[in-house]
Amino acid sequence: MNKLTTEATTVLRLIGPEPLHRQLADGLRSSIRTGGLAAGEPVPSEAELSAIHGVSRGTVRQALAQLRAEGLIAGGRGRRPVVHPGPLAQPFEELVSFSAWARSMGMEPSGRVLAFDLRPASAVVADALDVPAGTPVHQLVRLRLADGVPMLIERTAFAPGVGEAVAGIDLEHGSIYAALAEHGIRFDAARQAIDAVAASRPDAEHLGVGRGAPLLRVRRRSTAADGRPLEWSDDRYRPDRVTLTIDQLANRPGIARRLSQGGR
Amino acid sequence: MNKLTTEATTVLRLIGPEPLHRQLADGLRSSIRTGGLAAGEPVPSEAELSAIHGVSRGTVRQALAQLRAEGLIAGGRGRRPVVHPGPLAQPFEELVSFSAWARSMGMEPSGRVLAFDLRPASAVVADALDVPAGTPVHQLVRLRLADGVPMLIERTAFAPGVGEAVAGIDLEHGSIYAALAEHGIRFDAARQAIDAVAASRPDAEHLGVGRGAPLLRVRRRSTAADGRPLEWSDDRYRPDRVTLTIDQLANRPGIARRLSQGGR
DNA sequence: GAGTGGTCTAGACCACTCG
DNA sequence: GAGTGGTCTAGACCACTCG
Repeated sequence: MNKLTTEATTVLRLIGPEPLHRQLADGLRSSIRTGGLAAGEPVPSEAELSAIHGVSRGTVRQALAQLRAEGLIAGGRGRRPVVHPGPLAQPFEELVSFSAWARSMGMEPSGRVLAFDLRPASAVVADALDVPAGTPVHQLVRLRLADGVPMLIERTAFAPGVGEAVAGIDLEHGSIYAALAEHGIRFDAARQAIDAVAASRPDAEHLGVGRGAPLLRVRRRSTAADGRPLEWSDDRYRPDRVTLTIDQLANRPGIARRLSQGGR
Repeated sequence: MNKLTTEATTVLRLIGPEPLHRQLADGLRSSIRTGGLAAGEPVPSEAELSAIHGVSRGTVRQALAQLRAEGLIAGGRGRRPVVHPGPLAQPFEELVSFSAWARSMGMEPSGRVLAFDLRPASAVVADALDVPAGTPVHQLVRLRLADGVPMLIERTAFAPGVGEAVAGIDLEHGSIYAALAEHGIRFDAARQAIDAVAASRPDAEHLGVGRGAPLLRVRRRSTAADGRPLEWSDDRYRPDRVTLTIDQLANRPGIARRLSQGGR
């Protein structure tokens, strides 16, 4: 019996509607986040977890597989898995929501609305949102700041049904993502195309860089669980302020290189 | 019995040292790639796959879980899973190897070596490769072309033991990745930082863009299965030729925004 | 040699989807 | 109501790692 192990891993009360393997994964995940299980340390063995929580080994393996997929633990093959040293923290919310991201970095997010109105969808926007070209959709242009420092300019178009909900939000301070969640509108996935563009004159002025300076551009199409598009966004970052990072594992989806389509 | 299903899915000879679930996953994956299972079409049910190939349902589920993780199939919950409409093809090899990527796009890759020598590791390189600063390491600067068109400039530093193997390769035409694989050196994972930079004068000339034009920069640290660093690379793409794409799913690792570290 | 994770089986119950 | 995938159990054998 490993006393330390037993102490580091709180015995869970496995009840309620949540599947056992998810409860187990959630429990282990928070043990890792709060430091009960430190980076580099071994995770309790599958047999131990099975005995401690009174679930079968299959259930334990299901929970561990989830944590592996999230990059939180690594190892195996006769060896005990260890808590991954320096995993990338990347909750989905922090990808879609600038506000959530800035707060997670200990900064105060804000936004300066440059434009917000109902405009006919361009061909690109119409294609992304699955509406006929020319359909009036809510479109927002915002300068986003963290602790008062400009980080990016976002141009977002919202799908019908989403734009109306956005219209009621405090766009200078509130988080669109959080407000939409209250309306039951949840982001489930996003496809993003990343490249670089020169700053236009107005963008350069808002961001405080020289005209033509390189900006990191991320074009994102976010969808709901059923695949319906929710928003399309063109975000342009100051690359000296924000960098994107990705951990790519063999046989796991990651970044794909693409030939650029047409011009801009 | 579903005749179509049985035809679309070749019965596998499940033998040899490969685990059954991997053989099954490989078989289904190639059915999807070759069009035997078209996008949007339902995958045979777990019970059918189990009966057809004579394996337990657990094994079938393990294979399907892998394909799900790769983004090739989607769906579930009482519904049959379907072949994902328009999944991102992203074999790991095509991320690390420009040659493999170009060929997969139907283009002929080549490289123009601008420099290749043993040079003392800078602080950045030393940190990435886990060697003391100043250690001599093999460093390569190459212009990469597809069908003769310049796509990016790569600056790569190789870990001790890897650089020696690279020295024997035809760098103008061969694939470093493939050649290293023959030496038993396999890339397992990579961490990448993505931003944008202005083209320096020499880079601009090689790539055929104006000086100061925006380039998409990807800095990559590739590691072996045991975590040892293999290479560190700084790749700068013409963004009008190459774009990066990523599918991000909720609760799956993906892109993380980071505050930029120091200057360049 | 003891312990570990990787693999595989057989069986069970359930919520959900569909016609 | 029939079929589906989601979940869970109990048990087994193996290659691998470690001291």
